[in-house]
Amino acid sequence: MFPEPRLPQPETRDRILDEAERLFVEYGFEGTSMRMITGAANANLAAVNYHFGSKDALIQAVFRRRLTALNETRLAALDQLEAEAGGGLIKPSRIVEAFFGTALELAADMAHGGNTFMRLLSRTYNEPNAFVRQFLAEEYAEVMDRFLGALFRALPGVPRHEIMWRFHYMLGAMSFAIAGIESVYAMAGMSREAEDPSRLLPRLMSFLLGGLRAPLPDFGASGHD
Amino acid sequence: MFPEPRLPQPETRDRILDEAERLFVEYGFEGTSMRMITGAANANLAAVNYHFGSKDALIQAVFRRRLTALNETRLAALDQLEAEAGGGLIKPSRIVEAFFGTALELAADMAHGGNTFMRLLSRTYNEPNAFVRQFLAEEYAEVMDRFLGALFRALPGVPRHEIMWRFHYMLGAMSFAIAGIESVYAMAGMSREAEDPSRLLPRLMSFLLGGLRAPLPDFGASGHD
DNA sequence: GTATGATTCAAACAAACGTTTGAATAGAGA
DNA sequence: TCTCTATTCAAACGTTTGTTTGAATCATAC
Repeated sequence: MFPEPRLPQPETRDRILDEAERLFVEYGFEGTSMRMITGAANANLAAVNYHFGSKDALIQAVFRRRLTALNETRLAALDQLEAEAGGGLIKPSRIVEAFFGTALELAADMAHGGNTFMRLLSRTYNEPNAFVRQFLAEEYAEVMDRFLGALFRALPGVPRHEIMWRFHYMLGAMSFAIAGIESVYAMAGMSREAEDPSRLLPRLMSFLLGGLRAPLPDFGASGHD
Repeated sequence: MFPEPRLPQPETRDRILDEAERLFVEYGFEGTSMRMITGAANANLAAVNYHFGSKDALIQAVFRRRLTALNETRLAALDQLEAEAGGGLIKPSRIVEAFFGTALELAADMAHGGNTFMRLLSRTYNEPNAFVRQFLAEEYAEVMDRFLGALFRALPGVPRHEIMWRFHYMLGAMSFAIAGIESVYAMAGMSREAEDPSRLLPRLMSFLLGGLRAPLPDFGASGHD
């Protein structure tokens, strides 16, 4: 395929990844052209195809660079929870915290691009592009499997359907929390003051746990599941 | 600008709107070309520019066709709530229901494209395209102002910051609820069985209210706002 | 120095994009 | 029948897209 560099590669590859990440957040995948990326990275237009092969491969590389580590951290946190419980019940709030806490920690990192990446990741859950959707589903498969399974075991009386939906809702709330509040609110009341990132986690977490603990919905008469 | 038709226009214009709406959901704005739209609508390539002026104007028309009515319904529901209360306190759950209930009713309409439109609208909250963002913010300005104001009055002890954030989280949960659950879950456990749309509302609502009523977060020492 | 392989570069590629044009068609009013 | 206006149509417009090419440049190994 590509010859592997014998020395710790020049920084071109990383500059491209950084700028692509930043531009993808601002303009989306299709709204960001190769020329915008290579221009911002002070690289030649052909550099992306040389280092990554194609634009799609670059998108994958942007995600893999940080998503793999994030999901490994999540799995490690869950491993520890289960080890501490030693077969006993785990508090659902701990599981939720293991999943969303790690993500929000990364989102709070303004210095090394963690915040930029999490904004990108949050917007991408609902990405229409079929290629990106499938790639993300594969990257998430194991983590989803493990965390949903843990929640099922931690909430033995609750229908799995309901747990999955509520986890899905929590993902949506987190996605919007990270994307920020300026999107639709043209209100004067909402100042543009920089939010303290350390407040993001406790604020979101209390909402998530409130939703998770809410009484199950009453569907009326019927009752399958 | 454009000469107004003297007769109840031929259906071309509406066919274009329908197909554009459907394709925008599936492929996004930039991923949907004029040729895809006019091809699906059995219209000539120039028809979009003739009837709407430009692709951007078509996007606006797709939203305006249904969003205006939705937001008017929301405002009417809030009007009625406030009239019934007659200056007294309104239960926050009623306000939340007035906002999200109307949206989920439209999302439950599978026959006349309401579901398609709500899926599109949900994905568009986080749209990177600057033009679409600003258009949506303007369309939402009044509704946000009214509903947030109502919530402020209904929750006099709660900091406005927190209310806005929780409303934002609720928007995220609704967005994901409407987008569906198949996005990231490659799990075998989640069957593809058609969900009963009537269950969507009570399921989401109990989650939203649980989150809204959750105890306020504890930020530790400091305490501005 | 000379050879070797990795990287950069300017230039060009075909394909797809949104938009415009001017003629053809249709239908209603006089 | 003739006229006028709304709509449709095929064709082309100029840009921009992602990708490819082949030579130039650079750094290391011998």
